Amino acid sequence: MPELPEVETVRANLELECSGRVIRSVEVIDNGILDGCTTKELASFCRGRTIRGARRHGKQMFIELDQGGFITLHLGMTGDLIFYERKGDPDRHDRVLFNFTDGSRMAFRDMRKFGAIGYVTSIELFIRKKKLGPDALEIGGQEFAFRIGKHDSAIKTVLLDQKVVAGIGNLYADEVLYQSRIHPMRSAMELSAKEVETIFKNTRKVLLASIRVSSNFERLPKGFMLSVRGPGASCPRGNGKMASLKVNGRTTFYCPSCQTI
DNA sequence: CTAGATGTTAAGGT
DNA sequence: CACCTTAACATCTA
Repeated sequence: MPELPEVETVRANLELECSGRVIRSVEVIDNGILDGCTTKELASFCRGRTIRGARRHGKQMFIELDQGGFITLHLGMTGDLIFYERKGDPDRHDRVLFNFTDGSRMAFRDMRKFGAIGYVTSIELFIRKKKLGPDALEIGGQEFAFRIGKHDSAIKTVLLDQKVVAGIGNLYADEVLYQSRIHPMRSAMELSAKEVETIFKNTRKVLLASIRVSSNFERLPKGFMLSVRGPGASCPRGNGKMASLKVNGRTTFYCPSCQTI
């Protein structure tokens, strides 16, 4: 589920479904995903409070409650929010349930349990504590170039570093570099100003395009590689077979013909 | 049975 | 200090 566009879709949906609902109780089925608080603390923080909306910073989500305060939510690799109009048996992978006073509820579902839920009183404090960089869609071109250019490692590694820019994950890093025709192993520091600007523009283009289609890769514009990304894929520009390698320990797909060193 | 999967973080080495 | 690789987390699927 989770890179910036997916989180944005979950956020928007949460806002639609839950704004105005009042939390009656919180059930923590698996406390392994709690981040910095106990079940009791989370439950008493949430009890009786109304959901006002939801915000996002990179892949991190914040559910805004009335009277200040936020539930923090990270989807990890497989996290998602599920809405139940009526109570029923939770799914096997539902880890936390938020029960609302009107009888509906929301589940945090996370098969692999890499997600995290907690609460804070200040988003800024949370971001500082986690050392997250600016959100990939909020940051400006100047700041982007400044931050990227400080690192002497592979451009893909730098794009994936949430402390540099927050929100780009493995799949979108590949797409951004493919759109930019830049090899993932190029040194970030040695890229020209023009190349960095291209990456900046394509970061926006790719993330916004994916948000527009709710991360349904099949519906992405022609020329995107995400819908075919995988072993044996062909370059959407018709330049032959895509190749793969490991960067930063992550599988990386690129077109050796479009993206030269 | 094995390898790998959209994320984050710690640990050890250069 | 900056960077790299590896492992770990937990679970499912190809």
